[in-house]
Amino acid sequence: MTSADQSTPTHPPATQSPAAQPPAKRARRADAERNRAAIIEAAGVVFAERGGTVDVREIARRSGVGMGTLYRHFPTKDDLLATVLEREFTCWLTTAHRAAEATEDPWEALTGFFEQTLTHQARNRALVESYAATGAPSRACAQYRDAFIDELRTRCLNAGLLRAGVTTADLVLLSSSLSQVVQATDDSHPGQWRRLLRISLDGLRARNTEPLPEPEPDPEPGSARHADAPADD
Amino acid sequence: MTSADQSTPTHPPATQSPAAQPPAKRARRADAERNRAAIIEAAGVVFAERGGTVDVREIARRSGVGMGTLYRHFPTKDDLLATVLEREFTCWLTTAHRAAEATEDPWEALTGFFEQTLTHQARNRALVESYAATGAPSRACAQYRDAFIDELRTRCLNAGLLRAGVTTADLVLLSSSLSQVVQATDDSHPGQWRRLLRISLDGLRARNTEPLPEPEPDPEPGSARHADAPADD
Amino acid sequence: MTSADQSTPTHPPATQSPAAQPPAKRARRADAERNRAAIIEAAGVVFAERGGTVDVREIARRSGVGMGTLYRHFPTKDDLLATVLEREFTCWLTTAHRAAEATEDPWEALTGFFEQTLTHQARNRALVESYAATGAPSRACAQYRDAFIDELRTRCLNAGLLRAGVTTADLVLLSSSLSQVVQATDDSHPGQWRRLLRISLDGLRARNTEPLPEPEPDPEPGSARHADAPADD
Amino acid sequence: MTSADQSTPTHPPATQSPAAQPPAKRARRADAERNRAAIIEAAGVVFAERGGTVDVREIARRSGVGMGTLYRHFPTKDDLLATVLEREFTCWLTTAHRAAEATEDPWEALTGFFEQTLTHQARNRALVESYAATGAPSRACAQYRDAFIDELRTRCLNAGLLRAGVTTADLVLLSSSLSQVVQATDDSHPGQWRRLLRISLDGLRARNTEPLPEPEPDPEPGSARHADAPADD
DNA sequence: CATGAATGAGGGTTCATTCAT
DNA sequence: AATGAATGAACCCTCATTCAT
Repeated sequence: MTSADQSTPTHPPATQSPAAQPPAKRARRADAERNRAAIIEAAGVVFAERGGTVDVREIARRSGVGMGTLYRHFPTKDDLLATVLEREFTCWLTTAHRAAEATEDPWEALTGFFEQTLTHQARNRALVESYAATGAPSRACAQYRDAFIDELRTRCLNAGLLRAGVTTADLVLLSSSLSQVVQATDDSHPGQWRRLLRISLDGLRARNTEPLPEPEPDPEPGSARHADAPADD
Repeated sequence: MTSADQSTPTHPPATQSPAAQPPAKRARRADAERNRAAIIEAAGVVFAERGGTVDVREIARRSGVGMGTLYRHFPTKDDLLATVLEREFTCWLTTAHRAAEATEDPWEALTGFFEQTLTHQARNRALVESYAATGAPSRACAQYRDAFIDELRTRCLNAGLLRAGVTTADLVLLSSSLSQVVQATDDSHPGQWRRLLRISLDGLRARNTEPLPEPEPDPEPGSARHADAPADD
Repeated sequence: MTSADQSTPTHPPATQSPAAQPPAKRARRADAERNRAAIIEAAGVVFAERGGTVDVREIARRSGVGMGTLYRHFPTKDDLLATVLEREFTCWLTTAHRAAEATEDPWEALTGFFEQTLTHQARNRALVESYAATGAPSRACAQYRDAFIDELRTRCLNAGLLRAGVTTADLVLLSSSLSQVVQATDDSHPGQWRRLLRISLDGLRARNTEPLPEPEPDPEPGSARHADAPADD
Repeated sequence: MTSADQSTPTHPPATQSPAAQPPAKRARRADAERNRAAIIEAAGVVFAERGGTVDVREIARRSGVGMGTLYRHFPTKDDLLATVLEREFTCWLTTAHRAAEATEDPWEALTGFFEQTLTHQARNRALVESYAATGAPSRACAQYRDAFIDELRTRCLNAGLLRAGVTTADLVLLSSSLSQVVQATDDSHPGQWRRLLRISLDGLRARNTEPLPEPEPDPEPGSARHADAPADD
């Protein structure tokens, strides 16, 4: 990363305004908000279980609301999916971020991040689909994640623990790739992914001094589908 | 078991009588076989390009056969997909196997396997989907692959190049994981997966002496979805 | 099953004689064509009765075909509607054209055209909707109609029967306008439109010598929604 | 008149007492009346712009009231539409009536009526739709209009300017017919309808002495959808 | 009474699979 | 055996109307 802008990770948008609620205007709002929450909750479960292709009716049914209500809150199935994913993504990142900041040892923070990610996101089909398709549910999410991972990377690098030349993009890719492995195998071979994680992390250690292959220049810089590394060294 | 006919698809028909058809039965057979081949060929291309969700019509169109013919040969879209994948999987494994046997250096054989896999197979959307979903198109394929990879593993191990405790399943998982990375990123960031491959391979080197986490016992031994490690030490 | 090769080949191959089997290719085609005709027929009735907004399912039901069949023949409801309208429009125009050519007296040809149009097209809701919306079901239809009407116009003009300055567009507009009147009133007041027709036609007679108001120039020449007059006088 | 409360409570309460509402009933009433007016106003605009098929939400939005309020005042979308149309119809007729009474020349009064109608009302999509569909928004409206038009007709007739045998119904139909023409063409060919109007009016002049076709007797006297001519000779 | 969230019956369209020719 | 037309259950989404607050 260029030394100029040591961007602190963008904080996730405040999900709800926890301020006091004037009853007059909020009376209905509370009910609607409950419905909205129910939809997101149900959609989260259903999308996680069955992926992004589930019937919208299934979500409506599980939410306990009608189709119209669902479409009032989310004008499109994709909007709902995006909202759910962004939420879960952000929630997870926030947690991970806090955990990392609470961890003294840089390497432990890095491994802890992977551990938590893979433990937490493993079963979410839609989330992993989103990883595979676009790298993250949204550009903002990707940026938040990249900033956070870059933080972890820098800490490890400064502590002389991380292999030289490892980019943020490498770490992002690694986490997304392992997520898919967890998704695919944790039912039949629970925990086996931990071995792969260990192997990869050991490959990331500073004792590996061989230079990594230079990435070729991107063919279409505008259509980047995965998080770009912040152009470091 | 999904595979109905265990008969190897590598059967070369070699019908040398194109001129006269006294044996009408043979003629039909040859025609049918040609259709079947055309379907598999077209399906291979289409599935690779667009994944397992393409419209069956597209396959029929590109095969030059009607829907009925397609469904005569493959009672289900999934059957066709399985057949195609099995074929491509087998073909790829055979090539990789030969290449590995022709390579002296065990480590080079291992890395060559990964290189070849990721270069040639990872662009096949349906194949990667299958890899992610079930580990292999069929049990037989999985066994073939496991045996081959175990061979590579053993060679490296005997040569003292491979990290102690690395199982065949670990390597299988790694290849599947990297395949997905290639699939997801090679368009936008061509070649970047090579960095991840290098990192992982370095984590597999014998100089990494930390023990890998023991895999937990499988929860449901009957529903194994990914290749089991051949119970190595 | 591949073991089905016991089946007796009922036909000799004979795929090289294209002359002998006209029905081979047409056999299915005839059936499909019958279905297509049934769909057009049913759609014609339903669109005429209830306008262009009817449920596609209703058309499928009345055609005696499934939804898929309908959509195989017409990729869109609008395509079906357009086809039906174009057909009816053309059919009507052809008939009117012939009738006009068979009529000696130019004025009688003109009035006959209006009579026939209004008698024939009166009840067709979709057709009249199309008049109101775009002037004609398609550009080609409009051109055909304009050419035909221009013929009538010229004949009357040359015979000194038509008011000076009357354009083709005037006549087109008149017919479309009267169509809507018929549509709206013929149920409750059958035949009353004939009085209006007579009045309008009398206003078209050559004895009316007052000049007609000049049309303002079109605001957007590209977005003409109604047939342009062929730039006469 | 079907309109229930013709007596508009012109009470200007101007509720300036936000703290206490002693005249709760009056205040409510005034508020409700204001809402009702806002709805009618907004609906008028929206229906005119987009026709009778607009989403009710759009009307509620532009009225600044909620759906519930809208449906409290008008139990059905059609009720609202009818109310709006009746209002606009009446308003237009009143204006036209006054203008006609202020015009000395009978023929000028007649043509002025058409001019005004087509210039001002024909842009109202819902109004023209209603004109085409049922002749008028309500029986009462139709009667008012018929009476007015009959007045015009009689004046012209008495002055020897109007063609013999022209009925009120003929004139009504003519105005409806031309309204649709304006609606359909004035965007693309502004003013062209004036030519058609002139033609029709010339056909109405007394110099046309040919008798008009006798109207057939109504088939269903109970279901008359268009204004009957007031049994004029 | 006002509000606007909730409802759910359709509406247009797709596609894996079957069936008549 | 081959063909491709036919099938119809789903799918995503809209909107007139109702109802809890």
